[in-house]
Amino acid sequence: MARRNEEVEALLREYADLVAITGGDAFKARAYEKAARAIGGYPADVSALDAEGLREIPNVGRSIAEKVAEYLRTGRMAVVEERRAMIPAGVRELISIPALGPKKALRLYEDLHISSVDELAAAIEADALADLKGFGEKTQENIRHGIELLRRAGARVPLPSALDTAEEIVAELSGVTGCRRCAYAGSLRRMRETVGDLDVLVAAERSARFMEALCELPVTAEVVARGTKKTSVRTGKGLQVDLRVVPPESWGAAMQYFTGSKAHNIRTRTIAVHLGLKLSEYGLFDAESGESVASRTEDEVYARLGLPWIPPTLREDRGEIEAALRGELPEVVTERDVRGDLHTHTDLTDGLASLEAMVEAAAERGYAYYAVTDHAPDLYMQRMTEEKILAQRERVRELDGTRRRMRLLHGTELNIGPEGEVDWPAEFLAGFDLCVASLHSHFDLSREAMTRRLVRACENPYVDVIGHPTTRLIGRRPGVDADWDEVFAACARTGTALEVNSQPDRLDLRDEDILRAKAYGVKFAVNTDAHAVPHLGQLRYGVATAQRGWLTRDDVVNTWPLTRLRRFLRRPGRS
DNA sequence: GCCGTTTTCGGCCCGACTGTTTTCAGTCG
Repeated sequence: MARRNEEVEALLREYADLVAITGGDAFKARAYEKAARAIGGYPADVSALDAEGLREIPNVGRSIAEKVAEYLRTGRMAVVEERRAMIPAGVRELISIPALGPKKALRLYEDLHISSVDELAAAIEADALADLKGFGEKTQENIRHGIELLRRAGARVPLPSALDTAEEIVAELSGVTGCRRCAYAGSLRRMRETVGDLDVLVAAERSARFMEALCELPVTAEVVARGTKKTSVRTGKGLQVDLRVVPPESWGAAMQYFTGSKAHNIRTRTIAVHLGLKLSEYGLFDAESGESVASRTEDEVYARLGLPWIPPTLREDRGEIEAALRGELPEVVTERDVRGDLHTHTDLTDGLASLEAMVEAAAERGYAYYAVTDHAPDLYMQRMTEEKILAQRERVRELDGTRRRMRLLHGTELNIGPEGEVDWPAEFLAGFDLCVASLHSHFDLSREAMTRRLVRACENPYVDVIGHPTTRLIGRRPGVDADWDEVFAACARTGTALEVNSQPDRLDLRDEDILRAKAYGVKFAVNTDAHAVPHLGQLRYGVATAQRGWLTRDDVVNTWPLTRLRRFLRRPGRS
C-alpha cells in the first residue's frame, strides 16, 4: 500500500518544478526537491508526524514542515495551488521531455502559448519554433526525439505505481461481503517493467456489489463501462482498471486466462485443442461433451494440459512451454533466496540515510551479508576522498556482525571512464571487499568504443560487478550502444557479474538481455542500489526481472552463502 | 528554502556537454 510519504514527495516535486518554471530562485526549487527526496526515502510514515516531527527529517525545515503538515491536515497545500493557477499542468508535462528543461518550457509557453506535449509536437511539425531564440535545428530535433521516447513509454505506467493501485483495489474488494478470492492478474502479475492497464479478478457468487465498490473507490475518477461480468474504470492518473467477477469454481482458469500473456495463452489453448479440450476463462472443458475437466486452480489447469504450474513471470512464450514439456522449467530465484544486497549507498555520498540506519534496516530484512558501496571520487559531485572512504571502512568493520550477526562487506561504486579506467589505482582497490563499476557519463560513445570500455572494466581484476550495465532509464533514456554479446562473453571469461538493478525506473539489465547473457554463462547480482531505507524493499522488482530472465539461485551470486560469494569476489594477491 | 566543528548569512554537488546566444545558457548526472 502506498504511504502518504510518496504523495507528499510527488506534491513537493511538483512545487519544485513549478518554482523552476516560473523562474523562482533555483536554490529554492532545489530545496523542495531535496525535501521531496528525503520524505520519499524516510522510513517512517509522515502522516503520523506533526510539523515538529517533520522537521526531524533532514532537509525539511520550518517552512516545508508547515506546508506538509497543512497538506496532511487539509489535503491541500495553498502555495502549490497558487502556482498551479499560474501555469497550466501541461507546461510541467513539457519538462518531462528529455532535453527540455524549465527555461525552455517557460519560453514555449510565454512566446507560443504551448501548454502540452501534443501542442509542442504539432508546433514542431508546423515549423512554428523556427524564430524562437534558443530553438535551433538540433534542439528541435532533440525535442522531437524526446517526445518520441516519452510517447513510447507514455501510455504505460511504471511498475510500482501500478502495483500500489492494484494492491489498494484488491484490499478494498477483498473486504466486500461475498468475496471468495481477489487478486490482480495481467502484465502486472507477470511483473512487466511497465503496465498498460490493471486486470483485477474476484471470485464470488454475485457480482453487483463488487462492480459498485469499484466504481465508488477513491482512486476511481471515471467509469468507462459497467456490466455484470466486467466493469472498467479509469483512475485519476489515467490508468484503466478492468474488474472481472467469475464464479468461484472458475478461479484458476480465470487467473490463467487473464494473466496471459496473449502469446502464452495461445500456446496453452493450442495444447488444449490437441488434447480434445477447450480452454477459456471459465475452465478447461471437454470439446465434445462440454464437461468441465479443470478450473478451480491454475495448478489443476496446467496439470490437465500436461504441464507443471508455470510462474507468471515466465509466461511470455519465450520457450517456457517447451521447457515445461521437457520437465526443464528453471526453478527461478525468489526474494527469499537473496541473502544480501551488494550495491547500496549511505549519506557519505548521495544516500539519505546513515551507515548505521542502512545496516540496521538490512539486518531487519534478515540478510546474512550486506555491502556498502558509496560512490568513488570520479563522480565529482560526490566529493569522495580516500580519507572519507577509509574512515567509513573502519566504521563498517566495527559494525560487522553486530546486527543480527549480519556480515558487512566494504565496497565502492566505481565510475567506468571513457577508456574503461576506474577511479583508484590497483593497490587502493585491493583494500575493498568488492567493487561495483558503473557508467555515469559519456553515454554516446561509438559502439566500438563503448564495447571496448565495458570489456576493459570487466578485465580489471578488482571489478566484481558491472552496475546498471546499460544505464537506461525506462521511458526517458535508451541504454548505451555496445556489442553486448562481446561484453557478455567478457563477463563470463573474467568472472565479472552483471547487475540486475532493482530501481523500478532502471531494471537494468532487463529481462531479454539477462536471457542472452545467461547463455554465455554470466553470473548476476540482484541489487537495489538503495539510496534510502525504503529502497531496500525495491528488491522485489529486481527479483521479478531476474525471474523474467530465467535466473536460478545458481545464477545469482548474492543468493550464495558468504564463503562461496567470497571465492567469487576473488582479490588478486589474496588467497 | 535549508543549513552550520569556519557561518544565523551566504553559501548551496560542480563539472561536462551541447547547441548556438561568438562568450554563454540550459540541461544533465
